[in-house]
Amino acid sequence: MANCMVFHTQIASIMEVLANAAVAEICKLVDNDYAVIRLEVSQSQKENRALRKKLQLLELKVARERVLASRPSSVKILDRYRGIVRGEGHLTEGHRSFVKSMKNNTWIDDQSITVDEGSGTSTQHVIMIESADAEAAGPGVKMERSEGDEDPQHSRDIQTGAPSVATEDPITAPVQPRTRSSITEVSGTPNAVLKSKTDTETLTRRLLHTGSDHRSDPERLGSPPAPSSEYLLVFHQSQRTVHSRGDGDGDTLDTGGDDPSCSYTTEMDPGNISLGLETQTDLSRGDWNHYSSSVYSEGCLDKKGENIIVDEVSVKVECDASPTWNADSHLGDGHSQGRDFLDYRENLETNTNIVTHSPIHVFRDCDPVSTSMEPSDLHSHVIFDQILNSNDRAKAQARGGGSTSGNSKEKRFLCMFCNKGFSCPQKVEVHQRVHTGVKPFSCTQCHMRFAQARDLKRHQRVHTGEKPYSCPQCEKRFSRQDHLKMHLKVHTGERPFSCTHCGKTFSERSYLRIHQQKNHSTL
DNA sequence: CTGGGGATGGGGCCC
DNA sequence: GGGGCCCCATCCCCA
Repeated sequence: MANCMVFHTQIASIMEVLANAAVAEICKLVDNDYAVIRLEVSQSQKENRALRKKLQLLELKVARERVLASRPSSVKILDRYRGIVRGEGHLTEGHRSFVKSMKNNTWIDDQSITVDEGSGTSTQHVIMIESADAEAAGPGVKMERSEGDEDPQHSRDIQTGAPSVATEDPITAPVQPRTRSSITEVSGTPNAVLKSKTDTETLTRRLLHTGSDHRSDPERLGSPPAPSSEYLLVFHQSQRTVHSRGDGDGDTLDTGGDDPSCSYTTEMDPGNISLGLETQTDLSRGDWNHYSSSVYSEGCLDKKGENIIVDEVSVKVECDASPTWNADSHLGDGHSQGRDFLDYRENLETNTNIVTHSPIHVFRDCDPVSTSMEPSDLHSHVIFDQILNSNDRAKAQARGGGSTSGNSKEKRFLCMFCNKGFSCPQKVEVHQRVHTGVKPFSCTQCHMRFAQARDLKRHQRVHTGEKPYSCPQCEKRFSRQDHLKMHLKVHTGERPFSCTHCGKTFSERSYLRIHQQKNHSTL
């Protein structure tokens, strides 16, 4: 009996041990599962946040498209002006940008934003918004240097030609001198002059405010966009045109660049430029803003790689700027980049049949050549040298290719940057490399890169020493036919280019141009 | 020595 | 892909 009792006691203790062990095991399992669940919940929350951001960005896009559908705008970016300074006296300082609302003071009409910078060492900016009233105001409309000239490299002036009632009261809109940027806002009426140091947000607000006031006139505006949309549009415009990264200290504006759906990276230097598209974005009308902002910007630049994120916009322009320019008077030799944009906007507004070849295709199709990162300033310089080479744009337009209004039937594929028409998408792709700086063709023997395969092929003769074209008169040999043709003028004495001022003749047009610049620059 | 102009070579880009 | 033109930089010559 006693043994039986002992046996039962042992059984009970064993059972207790087993029960404890089972409980411990269960607790362990529960803890593990709980950790897993917590991890999953955390991940889900992250995903939710990311999706929320995406949703917000999509809403922004939609709103922007709505605005674009109702209000055309344009970006005018001027190239270096090397020629004679011809301009209005009050605009003779270095680097100016103009935001000009033309025609009836409404944002429905053309809004051209011109970024015009010069000499590379100074990055002063003037953004001017003018209206017809402002122009009519004459002397009353003046542009004043911003008081933020304590740092001339980051000053921005804004002149707006909006009616005085439309001009935001500086008191009601306190500025936030968060950056060294400064903005001078001058309304179209003589007695409404605003000056303020502000940051880009302030500029955005001011632009918005002006636009809203214009919009508030129902007679001028057929279908006013929603205020939120308005804000978005202006916001982007201001980003694109105002933000400047003079010394790489980054007057950048973060507007949701973390959106993974619309980011790409770019690497640019004089010889190495590639744009690797990470994602695809519909760059139809609405996304033009999106894209152009990124193309002409350096946004969200990291310390090392200058990754450009779409919607992250800060424009650095380094051009030899003409001190004067306005949207209505181009220089004689034509710097029409801005006009290109303007025309593009107008065309988008008026011609719904336009087939625009998205530059995304350019990015997607180009050979993504890995290149080394370059300093951001160099990036900026290069891309704007290439993008803003409006001499070429003007030249292109002079050749009759600028606008396709006349030949859009054959050239249905438009460059979204300059509105130039092409007969097939591939040609648009190649052409748009002019604007994007994409150079898929790299020389294997040097760092040079080219936008066109033919250019690379031609370049490689530099390395091979191949000179297939020989002069029949002097045995000189040339690598290029056009150089031979030019050389032949030495023998023929052909000097088809004559100076209209002194009658001196030259064998090349560039000689004549240089001659006129040196000797007849005041004419 | 200097500036203007010619010659040449290279890149950009349109046709 | 070739032709052609433009622009620019550089070197050189010469007045």
